[in-house]
Amino acid sequence: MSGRQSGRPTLEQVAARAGVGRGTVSRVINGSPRVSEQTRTAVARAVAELGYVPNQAARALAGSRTDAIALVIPEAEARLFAEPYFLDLIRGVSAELAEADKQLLLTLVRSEQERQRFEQYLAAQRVDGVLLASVHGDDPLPDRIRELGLPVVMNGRRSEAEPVPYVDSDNIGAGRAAVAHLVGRGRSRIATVTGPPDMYVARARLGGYRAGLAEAGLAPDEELVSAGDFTEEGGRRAMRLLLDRSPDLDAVFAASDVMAAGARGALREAGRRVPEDVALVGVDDSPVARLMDPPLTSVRQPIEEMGRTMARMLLQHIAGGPEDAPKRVLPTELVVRGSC
Amino acid sequence: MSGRQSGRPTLEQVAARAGVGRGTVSRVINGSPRVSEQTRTAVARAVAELGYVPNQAARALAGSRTDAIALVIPEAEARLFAEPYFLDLIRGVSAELAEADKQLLLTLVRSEQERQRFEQYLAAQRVDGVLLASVHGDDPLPDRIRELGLPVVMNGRRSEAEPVPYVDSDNIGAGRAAVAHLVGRGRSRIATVTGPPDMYVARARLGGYRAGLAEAGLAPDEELVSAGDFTEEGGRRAMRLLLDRSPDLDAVFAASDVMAAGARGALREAGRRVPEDVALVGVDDSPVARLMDPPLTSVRQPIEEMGRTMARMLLQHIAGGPEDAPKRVLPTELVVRGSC
DNA sequence: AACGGAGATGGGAGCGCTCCCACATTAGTT
DNA sequence: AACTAATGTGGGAGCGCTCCCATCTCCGTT
Repeated sequence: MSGRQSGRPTLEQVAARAGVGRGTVSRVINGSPRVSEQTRTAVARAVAELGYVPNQAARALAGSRTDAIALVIPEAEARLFAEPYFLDLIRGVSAELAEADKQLLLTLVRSEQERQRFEQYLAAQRVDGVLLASVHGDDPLPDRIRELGLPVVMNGRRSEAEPVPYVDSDNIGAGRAAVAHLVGRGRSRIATVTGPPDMYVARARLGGYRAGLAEAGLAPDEELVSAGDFTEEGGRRAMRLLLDRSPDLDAVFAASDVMAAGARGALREAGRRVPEDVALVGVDDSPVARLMDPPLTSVRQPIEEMGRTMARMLLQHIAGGPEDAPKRVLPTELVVRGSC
Repeated sequence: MSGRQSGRPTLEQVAARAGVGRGTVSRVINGSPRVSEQTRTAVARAVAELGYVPNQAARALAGSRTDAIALVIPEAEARLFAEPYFLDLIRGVSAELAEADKQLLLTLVRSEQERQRFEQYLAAQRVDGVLLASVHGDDPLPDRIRELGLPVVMNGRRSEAEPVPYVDSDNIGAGRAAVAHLVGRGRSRIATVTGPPDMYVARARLGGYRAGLAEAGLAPDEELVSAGDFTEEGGRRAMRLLLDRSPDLDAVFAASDVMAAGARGALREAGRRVPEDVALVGVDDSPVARLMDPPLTSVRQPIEEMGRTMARMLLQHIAGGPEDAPKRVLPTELVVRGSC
């Protein structure tokens, strides 16, 4: 059996075969309730016999919806973040979209020029909505998309008071949990390597760290805070600085596993043992954490779940649903390993 | 009743504004040469003034091409492979597609059911071509897609004699380079941890290992070959077996970094030092390699470049171009670090 | 001066759907 | 028995483009 490739069946042909009108077939295809059971089965059989699949372009043109969603990832970030982050996110989004029979359009944006091209795509009405990953504090894209009248959901937020719908993880809780754990292990000179202060996620984790100290009755000490940039090298530098300023520190909360790896290198250079001399906690629970020596205690984010949630929120919004909450913060979880 | 695009301008409106016919505007938009310079600028101005962007659905329907490409990744593999692999691949594909102004449709396939659904999408003529990542030896998808009349390019191949166009890295060369390097360091009892024998990539790397031994005048010894499954735990088990069978081995070529990490663990358990007692080489040059202690010597694959090449080949094929070579094998490169 | 042809241009004819209105039927009501 | 809902159903009217053919110019030729 060879497929008549040029002759893909059309709605019209299905209708003829089933002995009904075009409208009726359309109703069956789209699951309208206003069709008799008998007709429905007749049409279903014709569809099966002809191997009919609705033409997406025609559908989009006539119905003005594409059944596709764009996921935008800034290329610069893709390199920065713990690598598996985006794959996990994609996995979650993809799973949720597949269930809803939607397509995923992935866009890596690597330059201003490409950002503009992307806006053109949006204007060309290729997608029904947009998912935005790791948006910067000054990124105009979310607002631009809204101006185009397209639904958006972001991963993370640009500031405390983010107007655009988002899904974030509990970064404050992450910092608090890390500090609480270190305190529980008897540490009291707890330092932190933060992310770049212009990123909300970095500020939030730092805020959690401070809250954790306060809850434990420990006095905050700005000497124990040093900024990295979410890279390994940045973590190393920040750690050197901390050791220099506060040789008596006995624990470090690094705002990412990758920075923790850098910090671990600096500690080794300085002859400090982990965890005997200095306990270490990271964030992300990435594969890197498991492979470190000793394995790194880390705060896990539910990345895949964030992806799913984002997709779900967006689809709900598109469907004009109740949009029960434009903002969602998912819990994080401490994974204890040998580093403290 | 969501985002009603109020008045997106149409071709017709642009034509009216420029004082020309529909056909002429279409010609300008599509860069046809049969338009006078004067008319061209007039139309270009009208387009700019109205902020016109062609409607993609209408284009696809009328012109029967979508300007979109699907990239298919089997979900099971996504977890298995060194994590950054697929992100790098996506990056390459995305970069190339962006240059050609094509869209990337990403599909993670996680079940038989989803595979079938994907075939439906293809039949719905949503894409102009398909890119297939990490195809199994018995995967029917490549042939099914060809039956649908869609161009395909795969990443890797299912066997030595792969009929479908593909881009692969030089896995045989990878094995040879690793062995040659180890021999150059004075090792002579060189073992290998392979991938699952039913995967071509595993067999190719093993073949390269054997070729490398032969070129160095070393006798092959089946006791020195043990199969893993590309997981860390698999690497650990295979290494234990090797140590058990051949305690005198002085080097190991692991067919992936992740397995090398497992092997490293087994070596540590057995009290063997790396590189003093046993030298270690992996494949992938993943971040894991850099973070290991000591850092792992590894054979780098040009993953992003593979992605670009795949996309380029596919686009060429779609354009009906000269399709200069349906198969492409890109070179690998040894990255020397402390593990040997 | 008449003619052929190349280059530009306009616009009809779809592409395969969804929307929606008109038109049956059939059932329910007085 | 006449009348009003529901409930199903058919098919016209587009959606915004690309294709392609008929036209119209404007030359160079004979």
